[in-house]
Amino acid sequence: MTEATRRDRLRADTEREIRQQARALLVQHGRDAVTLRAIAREVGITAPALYRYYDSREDLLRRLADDICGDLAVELDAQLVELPEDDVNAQVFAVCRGFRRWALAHPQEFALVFASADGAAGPCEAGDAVGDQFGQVFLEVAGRLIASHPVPKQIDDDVPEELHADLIAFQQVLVNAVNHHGGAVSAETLSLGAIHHIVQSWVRLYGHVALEVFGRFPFAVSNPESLFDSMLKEMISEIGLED
Amino acid sequence: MTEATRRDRLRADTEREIRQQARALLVQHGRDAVTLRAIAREVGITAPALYRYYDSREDLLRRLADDICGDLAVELDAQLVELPEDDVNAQVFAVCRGFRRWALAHPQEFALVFASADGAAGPCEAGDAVGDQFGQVFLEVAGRLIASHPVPKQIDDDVPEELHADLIAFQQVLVNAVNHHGGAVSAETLSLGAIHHIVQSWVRLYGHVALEVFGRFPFAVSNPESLFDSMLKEMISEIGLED
DNA sequence: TCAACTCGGTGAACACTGTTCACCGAGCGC
DNA sequence: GCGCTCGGTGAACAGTGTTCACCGAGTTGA
Repeated sequence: MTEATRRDRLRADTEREIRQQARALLVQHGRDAVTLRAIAREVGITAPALYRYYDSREDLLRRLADDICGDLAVELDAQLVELPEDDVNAQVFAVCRGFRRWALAHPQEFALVFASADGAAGPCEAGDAVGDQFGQVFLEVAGRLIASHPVPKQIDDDVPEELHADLIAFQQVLVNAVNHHGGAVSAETLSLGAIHHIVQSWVRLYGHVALEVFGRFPFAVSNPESLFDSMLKEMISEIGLED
Repeated sequence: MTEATRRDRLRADTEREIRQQARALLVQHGRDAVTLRAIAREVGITAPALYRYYDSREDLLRRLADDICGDLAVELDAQLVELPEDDVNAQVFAVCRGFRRWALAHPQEFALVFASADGAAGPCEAGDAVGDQFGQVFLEVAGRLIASHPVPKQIDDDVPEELHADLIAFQQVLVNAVNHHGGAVSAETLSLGAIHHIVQSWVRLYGHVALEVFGRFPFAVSNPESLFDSMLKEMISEIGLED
């Protein structure tokens, strides 16, 4: 089965350990501490050897960010499968709360993935700019939410013309995300107004989490969880989900 | 008048030029390019001399961030004074649009000030965590908005009990900010529900701007300005400002 | 006025960084 | 078994933040 040669296995092992140690350094001492020599020291090799695996430190950090996205997706997915399939409300809460909890527990990783200006997988790669795997989980829940809870057509009127093209593109992304995970939604069930609401929800979710992680609220928030939950409640009720 | 000794003036000049050159390096080549030797080279001195002005590179960057906040505040203020005093709606638009425009034009500075995980002036310094001066402008407009447009008491009910203490504290900050700039508001006119809305607005404003600067929208936004404006419109109408 | 002192600036040094290079030797395909 | 691939090495280079002893101009007090 493992048709890989011995050398291939060793290489895979080493690569895994490199990322693992790099991750540990990031978590414990921040981005600047993720230094080639430090990684090499932990792995038990020398710094130049790392260039057999990555083009540069920047390349290593980029792939590390992908790993982090993947793990976040796995974590959120794990919380998701324990919930009743049809309780979309609970699913939304779980993903949003899980995202916040993860960000607060891993601020360095959050900063690397969601607040790096280098535009690694930036706006150029249109599809799912935030790193494949995490995007999938998030999009899937969002898509399922709307599919299972068709919103009144009326709110489509609020969506300005100039956004229609973009939102239709995003609509397709959502449909693909849901279908990819076994669901079955057609584009028609996802009204433009609803999609607009999803985007707005991402703005608010991200905004709150980033502000909390970076400590940039305009006053001392002694109870951020309440603030977050009240925002979530408002978000969800705006979409018209509370039944 | 200038009671300062000759040496003091020279020192002030040098310090100004240090920050100026550091700023130029940040803008043109990013945070990592703001290196002590590079700054020193531009200024015409040697790197160790910088330690006569700053404790460390980190200290320099922190004060640079303060400068940036100040300049942003000045810029927003300049746009503000050209507007009719009583047109709060236009003022809100101006500040929000100005903030976005500034962030897009100065992504490196935005990242340094609003997305650094080091928590420089972080949650510890309660009052105005985001750097004195910019906070002032933002808070002032926000406070004036609410003061001039008292919102119905009813929405207070939506604010969960656990947040009351925090919001009351923020209420005081807002009142101070407005009064500091010549306005006159009492705490009573600023209902808790309204304050909650202000916080939510900051979450959305920051969320959109950061997502756009960092390219972390879940799809390619070809017309981000429209998206931003539609969010602004929704935000403002929620507060009940559109007359 | 002159000595004493403060303080901005210097060059050398230290330990570190990312990165490149020639080289070596084990694993591999033929 | 020959030759090649490829992971790993140590040395080297330019550059980093930071510390240190030192110097000399500016300031201050007697």
